[in-house]
Amino acid sequence: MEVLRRTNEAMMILPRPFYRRNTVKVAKELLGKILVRRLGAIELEGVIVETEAYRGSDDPASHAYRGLTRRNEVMFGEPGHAYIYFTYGMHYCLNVTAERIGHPGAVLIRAAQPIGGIERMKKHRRTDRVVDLANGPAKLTQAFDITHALNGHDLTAGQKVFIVENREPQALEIKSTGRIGIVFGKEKPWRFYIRDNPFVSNR
DNA sequence: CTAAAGATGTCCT
DNA sequence: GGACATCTTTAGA
Repeated sequence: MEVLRRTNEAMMILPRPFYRRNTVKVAKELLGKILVRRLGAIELEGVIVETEAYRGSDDPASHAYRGLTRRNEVMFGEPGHAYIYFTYGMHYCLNVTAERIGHPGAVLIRAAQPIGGIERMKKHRRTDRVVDLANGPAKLTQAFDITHALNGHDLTAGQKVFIVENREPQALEIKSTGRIGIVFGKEKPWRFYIRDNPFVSNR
């Protein structure tokens, strides 16, 4: 039973070529996919409902704008890995890398609709309100227990964190706006979210 | 070496 | 709508 489940899952894990494309396209197409965090025997799952694309020297809002540093090196590496950074002295944010090796790109996962392991997420977040579990980039990492320890993790390996196709794909109405919480590059419409979805961040 | 800002969340008024 | 928590990274002296 368990073996079968994992086999099916393995076939649905988003493959490397999905990520080896234009970051903006990857950001858009990640909407509706399912983020999975395996914690021992249990799995936390959520439908990705909000993302933002960050690129390189053409994107002043990106950590990679001024080139390679120790913090952003994952953004320059193989697509399909987790880029996790620590900010404001207390929060982690999860990105997935895109583009070819040597070309920086990352998609910030800003919000998810919890569909599995919800009781565990409530403990992590210290709230019972499901809409507040992962409706923001740092809330999401808290709900899914994602920290700096997972920086660089291969998201195509089906281990601690990965992303799978939606078993029940639906036609999504996608909206785009400027990105949130940045100073430069506000004019680029690189934030994407599912229209009318109540699990999108409020700001 | 020092300083300032930061891809945020929470609590307060 | 605004203060503030809290600390790493980066830029600049």
